[in-house]
This record gives sequence, structure tokens and C-alpha cells, in this order.
Amino acid sequence: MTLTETNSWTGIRKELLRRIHSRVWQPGEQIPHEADLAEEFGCARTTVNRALRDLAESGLVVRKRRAGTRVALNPPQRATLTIPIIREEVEATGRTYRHSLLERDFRPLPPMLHGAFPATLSEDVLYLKTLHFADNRPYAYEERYINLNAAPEARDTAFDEVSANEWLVHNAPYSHGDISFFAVSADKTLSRKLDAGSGTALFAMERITWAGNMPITHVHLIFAPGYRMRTEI
Amino acid sequence: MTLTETNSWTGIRKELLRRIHSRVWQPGEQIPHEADLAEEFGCARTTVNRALRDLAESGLVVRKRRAGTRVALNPPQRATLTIPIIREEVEATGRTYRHSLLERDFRPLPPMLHGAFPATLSEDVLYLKTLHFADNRPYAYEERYINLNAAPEARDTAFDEVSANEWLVHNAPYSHGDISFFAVSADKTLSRKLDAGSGTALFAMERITWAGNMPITHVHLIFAPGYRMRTEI
DNA sequence: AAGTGGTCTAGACCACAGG
DNA sequence: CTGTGGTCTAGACCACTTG
Repeated sequence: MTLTETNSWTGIRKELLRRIHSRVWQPGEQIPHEADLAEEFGCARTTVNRALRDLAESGLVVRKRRAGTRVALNPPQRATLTIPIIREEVEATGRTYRHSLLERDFRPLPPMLHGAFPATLSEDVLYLKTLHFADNRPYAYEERYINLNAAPEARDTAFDEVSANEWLVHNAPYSHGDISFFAVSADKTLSRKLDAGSGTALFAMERITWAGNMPITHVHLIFAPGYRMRTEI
Repeated sequence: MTLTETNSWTGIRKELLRRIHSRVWQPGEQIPHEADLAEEFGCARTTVNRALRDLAESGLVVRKRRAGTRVALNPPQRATLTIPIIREEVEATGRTYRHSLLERDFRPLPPMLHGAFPATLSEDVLYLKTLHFADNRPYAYEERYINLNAAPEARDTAFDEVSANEWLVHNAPYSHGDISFFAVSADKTLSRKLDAGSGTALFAMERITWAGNMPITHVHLIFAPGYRMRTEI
């Protein structure tokens, strides 16, 4: 009989975590079902359910109807990244944000993106090239394509005051998207814009967002040397 | 009167999402409280709560007691990264995994990590250097320090069969950790090990995990050229 | 077919923070 | 102090999936 402090779902989660970490319940092993745990803890099944659901979300246990709940064999490290608007990211470190619009024009969708923007093959898209600064030092270089069908008002927006980044968040909310992270070598342009030695390794992110099945925007962001994306698990 | 299909919490979430995306509820605006929504949807408050809690977790709304629920002004992009064991990551793409232990010795903690491993300054740590392969091509290069106080059995483990990566997941579960991602340039060693041209930009990850306040391991992973870390939002 | 998790309800009390 | 979200309960029915 283990005396947990309370019958709160967090208290129960804590005790379940203890049993998993201390190997009372081995990896792969099936744990008692909700009803039994509820009885043991003297609480409603709903409360146990809440605790187990939380553990399942973080990947520590695997739940299946009829098959019960098992301790995960290879608990994946699941990390939640918060990708803020660049301005907020910069200002959060106490620095001053500024951005400069380097290029803005309408052009056919580059072939590279035909796969990503299937619906707008024949339409021009808005192309933006932006440099973001923190305390007047280059912070990130951005290339962006905006689908004007998804955000018609973008056609008449200058993007010199409010960055496209921020404007889109407020004016063309997305329902889902893909993000990927990778490394690129600074070519001549990047090297000049980001004040990086030629060939320097730079952290980069590519992101496509959609509203339903309509693509909104494709962004390629390349960060100045030394950038790190951090998170806790 | 909007007719949503069901009274399921996902159905309610869908309708709430629609109202947010369609600007029925403007960013920053306060939305009706749970009791009113429950009445409107003809369901229990608990069900509305579940839907709103989910939206709050994804950052779309901000909830405060007494102050009510508001549509987030700058909804951050919150992405959940799943960082699997390398073997599983490789095998998930249909390739064959293999790893090779390049170095294994005991040494004092390098000064660089004194900040991270405060408790073990005077103790030797286990140092491992590993190369991971996918279909016999280099996949990632790993340097790892293991705190022997946190995982004493590691002292007598060879790590030639099971990788340290995998062994630790099963033998030294962590409670929390820090991860960061960045780009590095291939130096001579990396270039040789990872079959990359010298100076190639490589994607890298640094991770420290803890069990309570005891550090377990510090890993530095550098991936072969072309690696991308992907996720959906 | 039956066992297990998934969800919903109606009601209650609590905790926190704004006025 | 009061209104709002946060949580808990006891019970019920449903949905999935495995044996």
C-alpha cells in the first residue's frame, strides 16, 4: 500500500512515474487496468484515466483498447518546440528587433516548390526576401513565398513595417504545416547578409503552412552563426 | 445556431477552431465562458473544458481563472519533435542499422561540461565515441559522457552490441533534460568519419538528461550531410 | 464475445486572480 | 469577494481489438 499525497491526477501521475522509473513495472510490461488503479488509489476511474492519458501523450506508456496499458519499450524523447515570431524571440533576450525588406516581387512559383504548392501552379506568388536583426546585428535571413489565393490582402501589403512573419500569423491563420530543420553552408550571399565567414555552417529551417488544403506560405529561414534552438524534455 | 455534427469534444474543438480561423472570434478577444458554450452545444461543461484545454495546450487560446479564455494574440508555432532511438529512426526508413564503437575509456570530466555535471566534478566519467550507420553508410557521429554515479552498471557494459543510446533508455530512465540543435562545420575528423567533404555544414544536437538532480549523460550527435529533422504542426 | 480504454454527463467543490 | 477555469466523482454507454 503506497501512500500518495493526494488523489489529484498529478499526484497519481507522479506515483505511476515512480513505479515506471523504479522498475516496479518493467518496460513492455502490462500495468493494472484503470478500474484496479482507481480502486487502489481510492479515486474515480476518470482521474486515473487523466493521469494515464498524460503519460501516453508523453510517450511513456502505450495504451490500446482491450489490450490494456503497457510501459513503452523504447520511450521516444518527445520534445515540444515553441517557435515564436522572430521579433518576440529576439525581444525575449532583451535585444532590439528590426527587419529590413530586401526584395518584394511577384513571380511564378519556382519549380522546386511545385510539389508543395500544387493548387497554384499557374498563379504568380508573392516573393519576399527579408533580413532580421537583433541589436543591429544580422539574426536571420528569410526567403518566403506567399500564395495570394490564400492571402489576397498580401498583394497590397508592403511588409516593411510589420514583417510577413507576423502579418501572416494575424491575417492568414494556418491549420497545419510541415517544418524541417537542417544545416546549410554559407554561400556568398548568405555570408554577406549574415556577416558570416564564407562556408560557415548555418542552422536553417524550412516551413510550409496550410489552411485546410490550400497552401499559405513557404519560408526558408537561415540563422546567423552561433544560433541554437533549445528546448526541454 | 451552428449545427455541429456531434457533441464529442473533438467536434466541439473543430467548431471552436472554425470560429477562431474565420475571425468570428478575433485574436485577443475573450470568448464565451465554458458554461455558456456548454449550453450552446447542448453538452456538459466538462466536454467544452476538454476541447478548450486542448486548444490551450496547442497555444491557440490563453486561459486564466477568473479572467476567462482569450484567443491568443500571437499563437506560437508549437511543434512536437519525436526524437527516437537512432536504430529505430534508421529502421523506420527501411534501412539496416549498425553501429561501431570507436572509443571507450574513463576520464575526468572535460572542463567544458563542468557546468552541466556539477555533482561529479571529482569522479571519472565514461566516455564513448560511436559511429552510427544506415545501410553501411555513416549516419551520425556520437560523443557521449556517462555519469557513473547515475548508471553504475555502465562501467561493465561494453556497448558494442547494444548502443549506449539504447542501453541508457532501458537502464537509466531520465526525468528531464535539455536539448539543443545547431549547425557545425565538418572538421577533419568529422569529414572522415561521416564521409563528408571538409567544411560541409552538418546538423547537430546536444542533449543532457537528468534523473532528478543527478546528471545522467551528455551526448553530442552530429549527423551526416543531408540530414533533416522533420515534424508537423 | 468480452475486456479494456475513450468519452460523456450532471453535479459538486476548489483555487486562483480580477475588480 | 466573486466569477472563472480546474478538477473530482459516480455512473453510464460506446468503440475498438484481441482472443
